[in-house]
Amino acid sequence: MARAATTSDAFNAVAEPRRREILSFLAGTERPVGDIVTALGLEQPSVSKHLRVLRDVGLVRMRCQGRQKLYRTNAEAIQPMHAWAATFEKYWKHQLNRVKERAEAMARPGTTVPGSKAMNLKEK
Amino acid sequence: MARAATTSDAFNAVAEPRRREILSFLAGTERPVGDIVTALGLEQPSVSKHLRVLRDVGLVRMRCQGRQKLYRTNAEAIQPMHAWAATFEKYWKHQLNRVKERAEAMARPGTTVPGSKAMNLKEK
DNA sequence: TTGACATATTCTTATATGGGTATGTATTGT
DNA sequence: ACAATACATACCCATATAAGAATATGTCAA
Repeated sequence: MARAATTSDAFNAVAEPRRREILSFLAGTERPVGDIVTALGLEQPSVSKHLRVLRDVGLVRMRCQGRQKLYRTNAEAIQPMHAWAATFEKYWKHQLNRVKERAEAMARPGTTVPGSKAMNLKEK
Repeated sequence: MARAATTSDAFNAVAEPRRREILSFLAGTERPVGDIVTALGLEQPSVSKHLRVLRDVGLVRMRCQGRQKLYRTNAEAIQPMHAWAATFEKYWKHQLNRVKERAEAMARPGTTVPGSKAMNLKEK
């Protein structure tokens, strides 16, 4: 089996750096395709294809205005990714606290730092 | 050019659902490969390969203990994704507020709801 | 050393991708 | 009607998978 389609979900769609750039560029505004082309310096067909993927997973919305199409990001579609990543927030905060505590202990001579030297670090 | 390597960054590594499952399973703990295999019901070589990718991008750490290798997630490597997604937080909150405000206006008869009917909605 | 157990690596293969180029389609201006 | 503009799509191609099977590496135990 090959890799999952880029259109299978937001995670796959956003894996491509250019698509993240497009989303960031469109954040909070609405722009025609041409603006994206000049802003990101990509070929127009390339931008259209990326927009197609983003549209398929609901990360952008499109509206026709005369001969141009206005795109904007649908921020709500990004929320699940944010939520998933937030699941790990407490752990990286733990890690940062450990680093911080150790640094403070280092500055307090005569104190044994847990996890240093030959201590058996089992991480809780 | 083909799709970026899964090992190119956290975004690409995490695009694969199984790898997200592995990270979630390992969140906050440390487990040998065998545990992941039985927990997720995957083939052992498959798990090893996914772990290789996760390790290459720093999403998991490994430690040898006898004949087994203990893996744990390195939550800090997920933080950039969280930060990127957080960039859009204000926008999806805006959207939710708009929905909420409109709902409240509906419950308040005699009030014109912006964006409804023939109003020219330019979304600011 | 031999065997059992725990992981990792190396094939193979079907499939999807992203860039580039060319072309199609709808809309506007003259 | 015709030309120009703004996008979208079609096609080609080099490349990167991910799963499965087979095999290799490494460690412990008798």
